[in-house]
Amino acid sequence: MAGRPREFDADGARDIAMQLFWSQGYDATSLSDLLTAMGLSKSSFYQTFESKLSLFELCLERYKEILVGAMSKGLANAPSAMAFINFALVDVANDTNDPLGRRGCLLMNTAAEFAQRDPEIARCVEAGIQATRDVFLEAITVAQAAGDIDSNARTEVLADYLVTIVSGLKTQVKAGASRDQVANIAELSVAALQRMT
Amino acid sequence: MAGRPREFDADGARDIAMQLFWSQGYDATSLSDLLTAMGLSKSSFYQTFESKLSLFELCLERYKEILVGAMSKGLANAPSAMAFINFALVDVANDTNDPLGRRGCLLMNTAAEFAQRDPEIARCVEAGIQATRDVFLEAITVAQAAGDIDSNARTEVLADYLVTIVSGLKTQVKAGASRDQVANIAELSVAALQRMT
DNA sequence: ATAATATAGGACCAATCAGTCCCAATTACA
DNA sequence: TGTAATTGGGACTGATTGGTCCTATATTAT
Repeated sequence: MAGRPREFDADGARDIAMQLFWSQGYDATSLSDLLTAMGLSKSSFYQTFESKLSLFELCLERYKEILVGAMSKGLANAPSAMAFINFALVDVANDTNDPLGRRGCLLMNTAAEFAQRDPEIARCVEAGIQATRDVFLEAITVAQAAGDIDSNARTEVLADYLVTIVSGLKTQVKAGASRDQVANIAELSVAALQRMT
Repeated sequence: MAGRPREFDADGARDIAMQLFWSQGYDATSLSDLLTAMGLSKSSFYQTFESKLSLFELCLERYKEILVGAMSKGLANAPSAMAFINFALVDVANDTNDPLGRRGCLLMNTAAEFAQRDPEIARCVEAGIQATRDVFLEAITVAQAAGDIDSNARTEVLADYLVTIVSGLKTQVKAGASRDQVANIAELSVAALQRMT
């Protein structure tokens, strides 16, 4: 029935593309860049991924999957929900170490570069952010139950607040903020969270 | 001595370019877009602005000037420093109304799109963010003196916190957050500020 | 053997990009 | 009347863009 099987790992190739898009953005990543990095001929590329744009959508989905997966796992393994929240924010300071960290978040980058032009992409970005928000939402719920955060505070708004902080911190990193600066802001934001009513 | 005088307003043309760059980003704004919007021939454009990139730098400087000017004026005219801070954050919710508001902040957009590639641009963006931070710094100092914010809190970190919040809020707006969402986060962030030590 | 698919590579496409150069006409000052 | 500068417009450049098509070869299952 079937012919010659695919010789390369499509998921692996997609992940390489994701890294490129993440580092350079969609427009700034040329087809030629992609082919070189993925190690594919034009034939294989178009046969498997259809177009640059549809590959990008795959990458966005994959990024979301990885990000939300890591967050969920982090929450599950953390000593407490509050510890997870604290880590999620303070850990952004580590992004200042290497250029790879300075890339920011693919979802936010895409929102900035792209979301206005393409409704399909916008929808995907929105869903991704929503998904990360949901992890924070659960963390806050647990932290409230544990007494680390005031139970009277509106859980949804707190979750949005955390997304805002993380996104703001990532932007600061991109804009050149120092490690200490980012760490201080993160710690202050967490401390504030514990005083909210 | 001199020849034929320039017929167009160079500053006005630059401001039009700034709006375009702001809406579309640097790469996505073609020379053709610029010429049409600015109403210039290629001759006049290159004679006056040298290149697309140097025009962009002019636009960044101008944007910074307008932004910092508006903030300083807002602080000076506000009933209190705390009122200014509150307005600066809550007002971001108004950006959700029209597509023009959804453009975010040119400095942050540039940091996301560009800062990694061009050190000259990166320097300019950094200086711009620093300048807005300085306005917040002064506002916080005054608010601390007025007793609206705890005097024991580290003023610099609080200023960085405000920059982070605003930048995060703007990103949320770009990513599709609703007016109420943004307003709620802003109010919560301000409330947090008043509880910090 | 045959059908079906994948492979690499290259030719080719129309469009776009930023930028340069030249032109003839225009408008100022000396 | 120089001369100096700006004007719009078009020709043109070399490079790059994403994408299609074709060829020849290779690999699988039936």
